[in-house]
Amino acid sequence: VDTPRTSRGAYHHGDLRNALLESGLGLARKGGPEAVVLRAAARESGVSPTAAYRHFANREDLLYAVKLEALNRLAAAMEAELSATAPRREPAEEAARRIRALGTGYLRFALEDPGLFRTGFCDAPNPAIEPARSYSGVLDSPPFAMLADTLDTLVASGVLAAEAREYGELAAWAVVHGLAGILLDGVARMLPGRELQKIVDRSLDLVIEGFAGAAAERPSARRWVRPIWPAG
Amino acid sequence: VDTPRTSRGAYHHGDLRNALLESGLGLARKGGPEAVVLRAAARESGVSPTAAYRHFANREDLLYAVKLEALNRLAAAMEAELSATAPRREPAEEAARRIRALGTGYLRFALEDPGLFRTGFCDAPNPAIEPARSYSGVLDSPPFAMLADTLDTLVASGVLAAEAREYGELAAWAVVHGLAGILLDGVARMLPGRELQKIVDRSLDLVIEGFAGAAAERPSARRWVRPIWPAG
DNA sequence: TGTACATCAGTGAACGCGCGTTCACTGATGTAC
DNA sequence: TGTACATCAGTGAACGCGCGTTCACTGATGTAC
Repeated sequence: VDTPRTSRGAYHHGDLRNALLESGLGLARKGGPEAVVLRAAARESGVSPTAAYRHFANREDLLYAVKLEALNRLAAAMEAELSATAPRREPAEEAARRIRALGTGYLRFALEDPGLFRTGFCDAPNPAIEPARSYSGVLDSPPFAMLADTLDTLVASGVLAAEAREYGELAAWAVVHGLAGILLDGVARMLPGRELQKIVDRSLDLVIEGFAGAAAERPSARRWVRPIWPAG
Repeated sequence: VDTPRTSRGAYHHGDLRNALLESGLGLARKGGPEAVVLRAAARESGVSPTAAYRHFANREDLLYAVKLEALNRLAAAMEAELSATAPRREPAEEAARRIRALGTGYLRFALEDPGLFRTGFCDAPNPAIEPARSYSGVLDSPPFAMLADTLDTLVASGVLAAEAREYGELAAWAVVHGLAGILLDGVARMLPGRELQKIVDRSLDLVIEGFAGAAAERPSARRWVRPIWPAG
């Protein structure tokens, strides 16, 4: 982002909103969502704290903007992973490759930029929407949309059974999201890369295996355990 | 926890450490890990801020204690779920039931007590251990041990293939941990219980299916995607 | 059984910190005429 | 082309907040003799 600051004199920054956002991203990278605070963002942008209020209503407003950008970058990382390897000719293989690539991109991003990743899933509500309807961007975030699109494609090409499709993106997401949380919560510091890769591989196998097996009819174990939300 | 405060006069509390811990749990319940602060815990225990330092070295020390207790309660919830339904005679069915019950207990706890759940997985390092070795209690926490024990039993009784066992507890944990995160991040507020139960059921199917399918030999999709930690 | 005294577990005031946010303001910019 | 003026985008000082933490202290407790 270029800042025409010098050319415009010191008083009018020229692109302060962007500068604050960029500073906010830096803060998130270093310290996660808690670290995204107005005063520090203003300081790093070389501006008085008050100036920030010309561009963001309050601290939460800035945090939300940073969060959205974090989710966009996460989606970009997934996209990049998808095009980093060649497609497979065989549709079932391509299905496996895509799911794997998306998961890998997700995890790579989380591990490379934990602070930004955590900020993408922080609680900052959309200030433009009444709180009750603001669902923090998970269900309508770009990464989620990518996963859903991929599964749709797989169903359309006949690789994925329709029964396996339902809620599949949530289940698959849960695996990589949970794995990211676990790895970041210290496991990644404790184990060597060789082991970590095995854990990732194993977990992604679980997703693919889970999709492949969904068509099979088995005695449902669901009835043997109490539901969290009882029917009716 | 009984507090012999009145019987001992106001000056000496008698069980302040416990009272502070209890207050800390209440704070965590209401506001998550950020809300666990010394001054508030002292206030709620009816004591001056300074008094807390007789029992905890600093704020982080208290937070860590609350975190441990949170993980213990999570484990208790899983245990409760396991004994809430009758065991199945058929070993494979019992395997499915156990995995399902543990996951359900995990999720039920997370949904009923989000603040405490989040505190159980917050960053507070064990103050008694040098930071680099402190892995935040995931790998050696009671819930993790329960899952590992269950899988060991299943392998011993021949239901679970040894290949499926390796890292299985991490993969399975990832599913429910990630699902908890997603649900708490707004999805649980957005969807009706009927849908939520389907999502949970589907995700737990994925785990069981993933274990069942692990023994099958398939062309490994692993090579079609870049590893996060390259071999060598 | 009584008493001197160490120790334990609290008090209360104070410090510095960084934050969010508001106030009255001012310098720069652009536009109507 | 020049100028008055509205508007825009900043400044700087100040407020109140709650926190972590330290200091010198004091009231209660228990123990040695």
